[in-house]
Amino acid sequence: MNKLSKLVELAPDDVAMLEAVTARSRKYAARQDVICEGDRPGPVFVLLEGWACRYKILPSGTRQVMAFLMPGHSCDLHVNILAEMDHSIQAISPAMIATISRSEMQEILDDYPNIARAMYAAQPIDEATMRAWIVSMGRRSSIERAAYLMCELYVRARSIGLADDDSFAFPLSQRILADALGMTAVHINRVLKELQLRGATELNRGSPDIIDPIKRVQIAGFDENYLHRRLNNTF
Amino acid sequence: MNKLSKLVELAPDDVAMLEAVTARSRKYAARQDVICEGDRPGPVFVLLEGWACRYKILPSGTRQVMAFLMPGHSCDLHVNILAEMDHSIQAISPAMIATISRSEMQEILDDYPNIARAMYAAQPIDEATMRAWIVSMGRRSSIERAAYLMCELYVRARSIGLADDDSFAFPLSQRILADALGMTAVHINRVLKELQLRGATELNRGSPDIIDPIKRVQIAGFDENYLHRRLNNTF
DNA sequence: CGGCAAATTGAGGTGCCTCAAGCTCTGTGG
DNA sequence: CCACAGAGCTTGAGGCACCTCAATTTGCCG
Repeated sequence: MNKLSKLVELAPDDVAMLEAVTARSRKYAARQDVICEGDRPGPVFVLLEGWACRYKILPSGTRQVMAFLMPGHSCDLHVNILAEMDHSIQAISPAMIATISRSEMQEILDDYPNIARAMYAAQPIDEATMRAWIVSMGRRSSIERAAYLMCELYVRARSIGLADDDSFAFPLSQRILADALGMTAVHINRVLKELQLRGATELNRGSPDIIDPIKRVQIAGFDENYLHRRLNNTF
Repeated sequence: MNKLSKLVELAPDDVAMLEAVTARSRKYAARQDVICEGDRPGPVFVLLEGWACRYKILPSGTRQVMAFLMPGHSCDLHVNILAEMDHSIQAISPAMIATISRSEMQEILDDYPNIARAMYAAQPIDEATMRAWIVSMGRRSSIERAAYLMCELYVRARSIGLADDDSFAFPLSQRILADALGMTAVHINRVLKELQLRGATELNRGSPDIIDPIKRVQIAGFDENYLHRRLNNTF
């Protein structure tokens, strides 16, 4: 949370407030739903630890993941306007999540303009990420798409201190990668093998995985401007 | 604009303000760029008439459309946080677009809370649309995707009074449909033929086209909850 | 050690793409 | 009013990327 809020200068009492709110938090197991499609949106969630994802299951039974959430992300700041959730949110790894009631959140936004600004500042970034995701889904091959997603995740992980220069803990199963990239578990497997062959990534199965420097993965087509802009924390 | 702002009750002086700002506007030809990728974001744009789209061209030369904008939409309320545009915006049909300088916009948002609220209220809807778009791209067949997009556009057109109960002016060429749906112009053509065969849509080429009632297109897989919620203007 | 989820691997099919023509409008200038 | 150009739409044939089905292996956990 503090990490994300580097978007804006925070005063000491802003930080104090954040820490206070954040103290009340709950643990979620990997693969546990935080909120389900159809639920009436309740409080605002803030991810403190672990990864989560937004996903939707179609009538056909297939699943599509539309976003990965990392520590510092808050969910549905204002989704309350919609009558009910049009998708679900699920913890990927064991996660710690703070809960803030809607009224409380409103007070915070009113009384702490810095925090409000930071939260609104986070939004266009999420939107840009979604637009990039759409571009990937529409116009990139499966291998490019996979490499691109890894770059995206690497950059984000790094911006909140979860990644070194040349590797980072990658908690995504092939299954969830496939659901995020719009392909089959079978196929993502072959794609990963190919990426490994080309020396772009190095994944170790099962347990948390390692990915090589972005430079290599770039080969597979990450928008460098976008990347640099974000690594230089214009972000 | 007034149309979109049915999200929130507007007082008479809100409306007056909108009309004043809106008076200064400029005409764009079909296919003309409003702002290009790489540009430094300037003023805020508000679409008054006609359709526009956000798109991005990849190194490979293919294009992906990621959003359609309809009258009432404002572009990049706060993209200014990003250093430069990561995509372009282009008029699809001849369009009328108002321009509001960033400082002016800030004043409006500060002084007219109703308007500010309406603008922020519009955002989660756009986000939901993008999420739905991602789901389509990832997990729907080309024919479902096409039908889904048409439903989406129909609902939106209708919500701003641009569509009847059973038809609406559809200004999208097959080319742009293909770019939006992540497929080939050749293939969208065959898909449209198939939709026609199945009685789901009826398109007349070239000039503005007609689409049959959603009920039929639903056959191809539109989320009914989502639909109803929006038709019953929970939207 | 047994049970389960995830990862792998193979074989066969298909949806969508590519390439390549030909067609149909609309607009423009002679 | 006609010819011509250009953009968009159609149609066909062949190929590849990714899917489906199905089985096996691997690693994790109680």
